Amino acid sequence: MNPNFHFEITHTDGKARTGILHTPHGDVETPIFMPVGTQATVKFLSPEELKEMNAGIVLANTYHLWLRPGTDIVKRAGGVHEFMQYDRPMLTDSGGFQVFSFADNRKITEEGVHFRSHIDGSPCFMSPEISIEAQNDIGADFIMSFDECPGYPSTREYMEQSVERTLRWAKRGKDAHKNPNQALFGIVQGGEYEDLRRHSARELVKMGFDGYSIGGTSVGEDKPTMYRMMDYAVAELPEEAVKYLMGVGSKDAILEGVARGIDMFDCVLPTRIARHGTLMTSQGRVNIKNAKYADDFTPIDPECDCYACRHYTRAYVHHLIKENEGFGMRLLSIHNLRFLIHFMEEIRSAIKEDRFAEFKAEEFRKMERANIAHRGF
RNA sequence: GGGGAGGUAGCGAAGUGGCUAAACGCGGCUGACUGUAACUCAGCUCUCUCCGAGUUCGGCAGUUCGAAUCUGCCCCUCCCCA
Repeated sequence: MNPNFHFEITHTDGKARTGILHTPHGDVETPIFMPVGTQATVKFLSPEELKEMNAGIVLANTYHLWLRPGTDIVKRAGGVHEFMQYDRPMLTDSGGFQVFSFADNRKITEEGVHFRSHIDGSPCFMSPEISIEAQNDIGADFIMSFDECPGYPSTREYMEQSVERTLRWAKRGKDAHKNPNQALFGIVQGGEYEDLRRHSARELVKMGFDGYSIGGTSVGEDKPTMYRMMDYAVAELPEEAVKYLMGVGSKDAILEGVARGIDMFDCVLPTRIARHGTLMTSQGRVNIKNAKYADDFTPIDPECDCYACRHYTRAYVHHLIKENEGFGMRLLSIHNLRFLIHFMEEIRSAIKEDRFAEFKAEEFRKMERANIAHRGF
């Protein structure tokens, strides 16, 4: 186990729990939602803005930084924290998800993945060792095993061999990991197959990681299936281990995750839909581009305390987004992230007060009323 | 006054006898987005009693089986020279 990293569970309420992640860049409370900053920046936002919204861990992506500017540059800059001037904890994804999203032009072998750069089409090769070494150079507090994230649905035969390969890759990555200041997570795969999920989790636990991620969710499956995937994985993971549900950022899935003992969530959803003009609000989803907001001089979300809601009207943001102004994307990104971060604060309070089940039920009722229950955000 | 160019759907702009309600772009409207190839993508955008029909391509009158496309006249715009 890593001496520079410690997960402390502070309170439990059923399977839901609050905790503190102690890292070389300070402590953060869990359950936590982590904004995604793929290219060492949360698109349109400054580190100051992230801090003001009470962001904790921020993600960056190994694949992207490896291609540009090159992980050697990040290393020479003094690591990603110094490079992007964010002094709170960070996490890098391994590039495994890109293996999934580049499905059209990649070739998976035992050694690793051959694919073409999305920038210039040049041939690239990523392996567990290369990914871990790159992540060591980037220097985030949390790093991920290089995994394959199969799409949904995948045949059982495919998933069986994929899970085995990802387990072998996890072992190779663990052996390659050299930086004691970085917590390395194993990633549970296995699709919707219970025995494969359980097997994947069990084998990772045997290898012993600093934390465990649940991958292969939100890749096309329906919600009940996603929740079953969580159930299968969590069933084989130690109670005390920190658990991370990768790529999930809708309210319903976060609530279901927390209810199962998940501690960490990340998602591009709030920032992406913000750039595209959609707001998550206490009243449900708002597409600010709609003509009806052109003369709506009320706050973005009357119940929100974010910078955008404190200062600007829907009419103004409507105008900015219609005009494709960066400031509009920034304001909406600030709002959506703060909305989810605040949501996590409420979840933590509910857990600490032993009323998470009621909180969760009420949140689902609210989603029903806002007519977003079918989507979850 | 002389010479030249041109008027196509909200705007710009293709089309120069049938396959054209009319390419494409913009604008407009709506939707999507879950470990970010995503300031992206998709649909709709003449009218209606809208799974079928009706009116269109400056105007009017013609030629033709058939015209936004050809002919005549008229109206309007822009450019150059006086």
